Amino acid sequence: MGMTGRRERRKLATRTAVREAALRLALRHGVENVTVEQIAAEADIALRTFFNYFPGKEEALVAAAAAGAEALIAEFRARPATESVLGALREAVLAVADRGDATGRDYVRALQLVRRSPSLVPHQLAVLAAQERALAEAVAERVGPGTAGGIYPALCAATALTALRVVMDRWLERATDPEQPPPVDVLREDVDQAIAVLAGGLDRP
Amino acid sequence: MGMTGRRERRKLATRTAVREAALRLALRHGVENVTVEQIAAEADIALRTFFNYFPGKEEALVAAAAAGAEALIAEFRARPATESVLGALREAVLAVADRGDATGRDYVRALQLVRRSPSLVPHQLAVLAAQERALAEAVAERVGPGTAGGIYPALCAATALTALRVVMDRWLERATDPEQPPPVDVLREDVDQAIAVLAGGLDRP
DNA sequence: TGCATTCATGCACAACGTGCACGTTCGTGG
DNA sequence: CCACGAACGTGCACGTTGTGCATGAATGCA
Repeated sequence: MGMTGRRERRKLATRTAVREAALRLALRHGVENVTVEQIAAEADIALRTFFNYFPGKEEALVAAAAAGAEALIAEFRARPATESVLGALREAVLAVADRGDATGRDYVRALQLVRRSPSLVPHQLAVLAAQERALAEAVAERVGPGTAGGIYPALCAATALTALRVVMDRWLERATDPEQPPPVDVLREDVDQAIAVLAGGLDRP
Repeated sequence: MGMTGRRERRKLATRTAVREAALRLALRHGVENVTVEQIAAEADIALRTFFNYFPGKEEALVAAAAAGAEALIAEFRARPATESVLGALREAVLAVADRGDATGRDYVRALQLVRRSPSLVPHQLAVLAAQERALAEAVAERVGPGTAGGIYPALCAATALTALRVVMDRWLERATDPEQPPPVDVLREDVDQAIAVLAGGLDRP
């Protein structure tokens, strides 16, 4: 399956090269002013080859966000079973946002790019929707098989990721310098506040 | 502003004609096998004119869903202030789904179409994101100005619409006949269950 | 080394989307 | 009533997007 041949490594390298090239060009010139041909040239591949890796420009741009979301779910799965669902989610979020990893940095950069270009919002949300199923599965495993056919896993995964999106959006909105994101402490505060609302009951008289 | 001249009426009529033509053709031949040219022909307008009404094929298709979402928010605003936030939302959902209106029927039809064609998901979610802001504003008005800058209105609107999406998805999944949606009673049951989870607290040990 | 698979690329083509110009229709004030 | 300006529908040209097909090269395997 995940064999580490030369081919697999080259493919993965090309894929990340395309992703980074797209992100770099979009941040410099704006999403609308970048063509697929430019991205292909920056990544040093043929125009036709680009479409072997991504269905379109937007997908390449939100690929970084997708990688971040996958990392988030992996962290969530790794949390001990003693933590509650929302508690584990809290730690997973902060762990991904905190690490100075290249994945984490490009994750935040991609989210900033999406914020500034509304045409990317749909694709960003599509990525989130795709991750909902994976998170729902992880939640079902965590709370036990009793809730397999129930609505809770899907509902919890969907609402939690949505809440996370709202929180991240507010977090990036606070940025004074559009280049640098606000400190992680602010994010922790908002995450805790949102989780408190969800855990305490969403309804209001 | 909303003057009812002949021009305005003709524009609106053409717009709905295009929307219905697109929905009809997509339901019959599949989304991927329908071109903008065919839609324009079905609606009896020039190809160029189509783009004066919609930016693309997908937007025309999800326009029905957008109309349904707007109707939902209008119903929510019309609910008496004595009801709680989630309670008012429950009544609004059932009111829209229940009425045999052409708007309601095309709403459900459009959602079914989106379910079967993943390429529409991003555009459907874009519509949802646009309605989030409107619903957040309505929620802020309902719970009072005290929570204006807080996270609650945005969080509540986003999670509520997401939960509604999950519920509607499960509802349409239950359809034995892919043409006819399940009865509204089943929807009511799922809506109540989802609202109970959100109101009682989302966390689980 | 020989063979099959996979990949990158070029080419052709359909479809998408937009700017521009032109004629027509509608609303409005004289 | 009618003349004028604004909005609209349409055709045309052009750049961009995305895909199917053929081909040669690189790769992994026996």
